[in-house]
Amino acid sequence: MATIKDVARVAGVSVTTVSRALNNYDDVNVNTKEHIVKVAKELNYVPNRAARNLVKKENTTLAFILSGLMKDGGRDNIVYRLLAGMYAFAETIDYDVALFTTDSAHQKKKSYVDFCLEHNIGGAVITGIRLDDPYLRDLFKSGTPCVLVDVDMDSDNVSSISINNEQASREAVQMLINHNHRRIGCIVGREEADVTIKRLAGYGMALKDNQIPYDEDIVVCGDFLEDKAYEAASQLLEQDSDITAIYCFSDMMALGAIRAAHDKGLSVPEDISILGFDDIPLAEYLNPPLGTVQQDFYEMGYHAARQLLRMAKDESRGKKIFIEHKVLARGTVRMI
Amino acid sequence: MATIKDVARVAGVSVTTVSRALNNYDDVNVNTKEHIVKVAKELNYVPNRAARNLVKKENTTLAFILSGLMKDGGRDNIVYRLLAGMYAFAETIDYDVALFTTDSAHQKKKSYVDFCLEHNIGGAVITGIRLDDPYLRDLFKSGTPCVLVDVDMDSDNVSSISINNEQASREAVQMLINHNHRRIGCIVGREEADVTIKRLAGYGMALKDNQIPYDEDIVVCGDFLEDKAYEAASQLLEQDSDITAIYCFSDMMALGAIRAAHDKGLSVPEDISILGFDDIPLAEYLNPPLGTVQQDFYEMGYHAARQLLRMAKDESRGKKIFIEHKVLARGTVRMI
DNA sequence: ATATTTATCCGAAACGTTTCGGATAGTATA
DNA sequence: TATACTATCCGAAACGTTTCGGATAAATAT
Repeated sequence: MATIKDVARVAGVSVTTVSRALNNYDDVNVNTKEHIVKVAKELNYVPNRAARNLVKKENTTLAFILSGLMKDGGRDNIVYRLLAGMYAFAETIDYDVALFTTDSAHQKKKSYVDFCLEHNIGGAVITGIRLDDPYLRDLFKSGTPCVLVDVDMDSDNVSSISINNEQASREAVQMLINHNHRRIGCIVGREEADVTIKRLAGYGMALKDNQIPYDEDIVVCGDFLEDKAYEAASQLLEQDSDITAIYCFSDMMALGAIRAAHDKGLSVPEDISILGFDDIPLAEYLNPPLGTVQQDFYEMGYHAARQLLRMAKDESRGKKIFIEHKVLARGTVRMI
Repeated sequence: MATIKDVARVAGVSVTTVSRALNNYDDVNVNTKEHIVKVAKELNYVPNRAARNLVKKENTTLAFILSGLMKDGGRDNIVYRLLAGMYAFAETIDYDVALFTTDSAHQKKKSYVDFCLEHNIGGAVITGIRLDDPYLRDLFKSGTPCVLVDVDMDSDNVSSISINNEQASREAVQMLINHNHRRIGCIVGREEADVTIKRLAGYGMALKDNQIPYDEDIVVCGDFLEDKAYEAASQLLEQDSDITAIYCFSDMMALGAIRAAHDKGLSVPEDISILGFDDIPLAEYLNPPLGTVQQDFYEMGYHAARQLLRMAKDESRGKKIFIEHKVLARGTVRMI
């Protein structure tokens, strides 16, 4: 493993000059530079990142902090797409991305704050962490640039990224109303989740836009879980036969709702329309394909990483970033 | 950001003693140790990983090298599960895992060999890389412990991990035969892929086991791509009306085959049985649920990482590791 | 009493970079 | 000719750890 010293020795120059040549400083003669580059190539020299990161203050690693990789078995693909997008950006600037999950089975000694300090992290994309998590404030205070996914918040060194959930939800429900649905059941996500609040607000606004009264009896909680949504939908279909559509705050919950409908002998969309949220890969393969609100998580990850870099370079302070969404009726939403 | 020097100063001992205390060496008095630990906690001290990795030879980072994160949009979830498993193991020993993809759109200057050198990688799990990739030999030669996913190979410092593809394929086809299928179309993956060769061998063996002649006319290539498989299946259904089942070497291809059947006005499994491979999350949500060969990619990732560590510690040399599989008929395979 | 072990600590070097503050020699300016 | 500038190079310190090879003093063995 060739080091910079080896290159210097073989090239007959100082370590300093090698470093400056390889980092494109302009105070090294073009001929010596060429020579150094040639020698470096011959020796298969690649600079050691640990050493580099040690001496430079700004580190070239971004953290992706999340609650757990295997939550839901990753079936919804959301975390994956966030990661892919984040990595795609990091790659363009030769940064690394380091994963950190908080929900390890074996009680973890380290918090993600320690993780960031230990790795001298340049910035962190955070998802699936509760806003009241005690460590979160510590992380914010540490000055590490942060981007929160799907949680509304902006202070000086923390940004947030998401679609405009309120608006998207409003459009989604309006779409159902345009299909002549009037009594629309709603299965919401975890109560405290920011997106739940936003989407519920959008649901309410769309109803109001169309002079449809809000009925809390047909708004139930599914906790973003398929099985919980199955229960919720079963209850909904049981108690209220006027419901013609069920709007779920996630596709995974929509899957539960569809199963509930089938188990009640109802067919989708003939007897009941179902609308999901997220557009997970599964959605379009379902038969009929699942109507949903499409979110581009890859894009979110990409822009989250980009924002991190900007904040690290002081080119931007914390801000809210919105990504485009799209309402798709597909096959599970029917005109009545 | 407190360093070890700060701790030493505050605790009134030398840097050496702090280091040895915190790393549980036994030549430091229990009282001083307690004191040091207390001071370290007070100062929120966490050791800097770059510095540590710099001085220790064995590095605490494992690489996950793959062709691309967004190939197929990651719909099949395979890469994700491998990563999750790998991370799960790495986490238990406080290792990091670093991603590296080879298919970046913008021509990448760095090879994964350089990546490993640069990061002083302790070992690499490799998937989706062609065995004839020129860099691969360089990586092997570099002495970095490697585990190849789904590629049969073992030399001294490279292991491989997979299910027993030949055996699994044989069982899968036997299952179809047990369902009284005799003329079984086969859509294989990329020709050079090791798993294609293995699964095709298994297909042949099962036929032979049951005195069914092998007919190359009903074995076509789908390149592991849904659309390519759609074409292949269409052709198969067109040219040979005796086929009662189509066996695909991946679930994504099975999706294409199902679509082809539907477009031909055939229903699954009444008119044609379809069997996939992998058990992607989608499979069980399909209607009817897709018969397939289940592979536990999470487990693969986990054991791959574990093997990496063993090789790094010289507790094991390169070897072949097999993971359990399971043949699932589910709804798309019908008894005739 | 002397010699040897043991428990506990520390100084300094090393890991592989980057970078600050010059140093040198040649060139242009006054 | 003396001065200032420019281009090119380099020595040494610094980043935050770990670890080798002692050093000291107390305890034990001879």
